[in-house]
Amino acid sequence: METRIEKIKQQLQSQGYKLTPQREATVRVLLENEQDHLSAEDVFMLVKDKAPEIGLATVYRTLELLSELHVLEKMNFGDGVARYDLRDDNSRHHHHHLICVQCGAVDEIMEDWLGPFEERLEQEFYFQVLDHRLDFQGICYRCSDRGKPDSLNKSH
Amino acid sequence: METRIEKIKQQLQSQGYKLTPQREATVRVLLENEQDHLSAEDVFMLVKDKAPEIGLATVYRTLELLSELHVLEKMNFGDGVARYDLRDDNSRHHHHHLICVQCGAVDEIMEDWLGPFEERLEQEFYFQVLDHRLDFQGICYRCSDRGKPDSLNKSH
DNA sequence: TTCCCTGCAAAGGTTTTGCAATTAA
DNA sequence: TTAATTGCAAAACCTTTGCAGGGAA
Repeated sequence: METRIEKIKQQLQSQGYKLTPQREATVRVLLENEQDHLSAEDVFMLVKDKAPEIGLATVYRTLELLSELHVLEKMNFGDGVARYDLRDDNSRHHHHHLICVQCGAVDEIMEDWLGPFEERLEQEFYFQVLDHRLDFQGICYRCSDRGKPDSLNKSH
Repeated sequence: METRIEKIKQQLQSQGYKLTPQREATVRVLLENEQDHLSAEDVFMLVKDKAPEIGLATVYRTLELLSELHVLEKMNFGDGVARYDLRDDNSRHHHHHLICVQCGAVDEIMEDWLGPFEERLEQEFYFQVLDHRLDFQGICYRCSDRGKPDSLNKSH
């Protein structure tokens, strides 16, 4: 945790930005809720416990800045608000998502299934892939009363 | 074209809705720009030629209604506006998209690459797949000065 | 000092809603 | 007839921006 904050601090400083108390509080909220795909409003509510004086605009600016630094992934699941996801700094692409249409849960699959297709895209479609996004909508294990599958614990 | 409108008319009527002139004009615009992923504003501009008196709210309401009937797919590519895509009524899932980060073009891949993964999801992740979404971001053939690949003409 | 950063309030852009009038079935 | 539908304007939302004050190097 601390080392991850330290790393983010360095990323900020290397671009001339500062890790202010507000930014640090925001990052901590994101780290503590890493699985959750929080919206800006969600982050704002949570970060107010740590830094009650913070303004919503600051949260938006921080999330925007961290997205530009590729610390975060800004995402849109179609419910009208942007959501943010901490990025594994070693993985080139984002995770795949399992979105439950019943309870709204979003689980992540940490494997990358798309490598072979990206090769095909370059060769057959003349398309140079920089990133991808793969989401599945359906019914999650909670809503069909099955235990948590091992597969979802693999990488976290 | 006419038979597709007739079919949509029947879908509407079976749920107690009417195919008004405004709705028909909107559907025609969507059919004529099937490859284009139009925003509500785009549709509004185009539909005004056919029905100049139409209001933007009516376009929004029509798009929302058609999405509920699964005639359209409401989609969000992250630029702050919803975009709409006619749905093949015989295909269970949406298309895959190639989104160019340079010129903004969105091409479609008509094949479904994900069947084998969906089986894995049900078995290993206890996730019952209803739909999916696969988008690639990168540089399209136009922006890298290559001809249009045959692969993009396959199914249309 | 100097530049970055903040909170607040105002503005921006997209989408939804209330309402009285109109219209398709 | 009558329930659905429309256009307009206002409202609701999420997000961004302008600005004056504050703070770290």
